[in-house]
Amino acid sequence: MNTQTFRNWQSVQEEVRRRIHAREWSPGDLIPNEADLAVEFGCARSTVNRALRSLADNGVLDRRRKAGTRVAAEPVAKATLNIPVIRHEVEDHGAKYGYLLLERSEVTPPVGVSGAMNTRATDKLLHVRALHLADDAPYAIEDRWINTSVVPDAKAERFESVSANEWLMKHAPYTHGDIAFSALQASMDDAEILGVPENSALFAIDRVTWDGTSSVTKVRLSYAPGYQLRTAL
Amino acid sequence: MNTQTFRNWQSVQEEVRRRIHAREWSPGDLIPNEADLAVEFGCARSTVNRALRSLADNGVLDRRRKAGTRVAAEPVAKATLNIPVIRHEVEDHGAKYGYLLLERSEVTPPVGVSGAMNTRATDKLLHVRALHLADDAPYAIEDRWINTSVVPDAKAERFESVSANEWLMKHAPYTHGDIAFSALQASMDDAEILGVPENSALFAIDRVTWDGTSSVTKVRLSYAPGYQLRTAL
DNA sequence: AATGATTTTATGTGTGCACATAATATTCTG
DNA sequence: CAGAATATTATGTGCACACATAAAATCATT
Repeated sequence: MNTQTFRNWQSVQEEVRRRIHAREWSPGDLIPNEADLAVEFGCARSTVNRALRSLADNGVLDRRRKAGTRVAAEPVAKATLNIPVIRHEVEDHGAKYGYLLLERSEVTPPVGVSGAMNTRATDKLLHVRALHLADDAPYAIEDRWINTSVVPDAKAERFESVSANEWLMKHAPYTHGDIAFSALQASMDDAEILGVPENSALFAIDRVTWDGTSSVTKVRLSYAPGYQLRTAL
Repeated sequence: MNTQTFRNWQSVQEEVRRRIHAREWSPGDLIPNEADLAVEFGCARSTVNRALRSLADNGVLDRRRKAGTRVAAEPVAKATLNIPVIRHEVEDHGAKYGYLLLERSEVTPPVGVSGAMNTRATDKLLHVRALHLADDAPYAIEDRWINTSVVPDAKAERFESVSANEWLMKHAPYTHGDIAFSALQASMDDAEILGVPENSALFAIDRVTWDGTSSVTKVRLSYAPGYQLRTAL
């Protein structure tokens, strides 16, 4: 085993990956500590630290102070999804983007919505429904509730030419959110809008965003059949 | 604006986030360079670098050498999903995990499969279908193809008590993969196995993993209705 | 004015060192 | 011997410095 030197953190990372892949270090195994690896690799401990920290971020290693670093027993597959603005998603596919406002109203929402958004059941919210199109074909339905007490400017926006999807990105900062992916059957209404048979399987994304403790908006995007969300692992 | 000092990179990151959130730095804006920020924050440049690099990783900032650092014009929502082993997913929900092998055979796959896995159309692959259960109720159907020329040991495994899902994690290292999420309608067969009406909307995960240039396995997981994949943003 | 060479500049990274922190291991004490 | 106090140890982080690298800006040349 020649003791070649590794000059940068990427090459150290590569070498560690190689050893794990070659089962020189098996899942669950404790690997040498940073100082020892630094000596072996002929580089500074900080360089090893950078490489190992990055691998830990990717779920390849488990690290704990004092306990040491071990190969993740279960390399939980981590997939990082980019959820783009729909217009860009469509345009990136080389299609012409279209937008159609279906409904805009200020109403008291169903309890499911006020519950998820943690607003008072009697509070009115802005409800916006719209259709996104790709090359004039229905692409996705956006069904959105906006908390106007957090985003008062939304009351003045008609959402006739700009989708709430994009408008909110510019006007409503948020601190965190949660997102869920699921499959659901097209309601009669959805089916008609998308021009598909009732009960077609639709891919749906539900998202709620928050600014501190106040919900900003809740949206469900229901995609026309055939949609796939893909990424590398 | 009092010039308080920020001692660690997390607090620097927080401050930068705060400024972006408060629109002191708007999307698209160029922010001061690392050296200037280091002076302003009263810390070393490396500390600022650490904070900004981390924010860039999270898609909050765009950085380019010489060009400088700017607030991401479009904070593409990045969702990191953990795709766990199904058994753990079930057990984490507090349910009893069950497993049932449906089929195991060595056959020449449909061209769609050999195409996706980049194997010769005439090559036989190991085909394994199984049902995962939660509290004795159908949870997900696993339909898998295994490249036995890459994982020869799989030929000796019956997959009667251990799912391919778990067995492969231990025995088949991979270098990369791709994954796609979609909604699909339950086939007659799927519907029967899951005990749901035909054409029910099923959430599906398709994954192909590779070891270098050879495909290791291709799997489709079709989840019983009601399944949601969720994460924070 | 177009083209190519050169300088400048902001980020990227490596090193050596110090100390902080968390978690384990060991010793002390009743 | 149980439980508390203490030492040890591996990772986590900060700092000052240096040099590398990419890309923009400028300058020189035709």
